[in-house]
Amino acid sequence: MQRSTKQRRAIQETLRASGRPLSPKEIEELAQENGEVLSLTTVYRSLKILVESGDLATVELPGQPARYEASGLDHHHHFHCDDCDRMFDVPGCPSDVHSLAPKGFVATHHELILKGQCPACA
Amino acid sequence: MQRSTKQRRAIQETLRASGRPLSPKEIEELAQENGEVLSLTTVYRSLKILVESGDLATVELPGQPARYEASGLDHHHHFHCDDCDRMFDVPGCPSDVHSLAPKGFVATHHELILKGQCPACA
DNA sequence: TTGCTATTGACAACTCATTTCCATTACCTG
DNA sequence: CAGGTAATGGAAATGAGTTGTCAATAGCAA
Repeated sequence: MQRSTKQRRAIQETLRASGRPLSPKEIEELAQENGEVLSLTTVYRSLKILVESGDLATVELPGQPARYEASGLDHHHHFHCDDCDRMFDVPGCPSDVHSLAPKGFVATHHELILKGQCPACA
Repeated sequence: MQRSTKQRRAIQETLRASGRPLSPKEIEELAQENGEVLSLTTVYRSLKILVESGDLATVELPGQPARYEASGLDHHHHFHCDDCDRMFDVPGCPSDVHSLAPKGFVATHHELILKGQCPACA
């Protein structure tokens, strides 16, 4: 059976507090800045369990390590800051996306990533 | 100075003939099926040179190796087939994309990837 | 054709994210 | 509190993509 450990609580709290998708390394660093004791190994192990149990969702970005965020959010997209490399949530979705698919293609889902500068870097 | 070799011509011709973004491995396999002698090492080396010289553009997909296509095409997006794992070009672009960026964010570009089944797999 | 040198190919080596190992630690139930 | 065992941490291993090495090959200018 699953136990509630300091480390696992730190991971979930770090994600909750940041309000944006975090990579394993970001989670480790943010938690440690917060005084938590936590190894990268543990972050990976816990993320895997939390994704499998449906608590977290994976957010992928080309050429980058995966990020993680709470699952069950409304359909949304992501913003990647080219300067600080952080990722943010973007609510909403262009209405006519799937109609772009050429004849013969069946679009069932999609990914949209905006890029540029976040408020802190702009 | 740069030389025109059988291998380099085969790579460009393979890309041109396929009409869709190809990964290094796809290029190697398609060229070899076509009777060309070509190693994966050479594909990587040539792609690097062709991208640096501006002849090719890189197309990235989360969790996947990069694909390459001719540069200088009109602004467009991509379709990834979940079944055969191939990538295709999608002309057009939702008009209001950058307006999705929350206040304070400066969106300078974006990536849109449709997913589902290609005509051959649907 | 000859000679110079860019290019190739096979394989080793590297990178980087992620996973495994295993001895130690710390939840938690009784 | 004590015992059983899930969880942790650090190092080593993995795996996939990509790059480096170097001897052999092949464009290309003379």
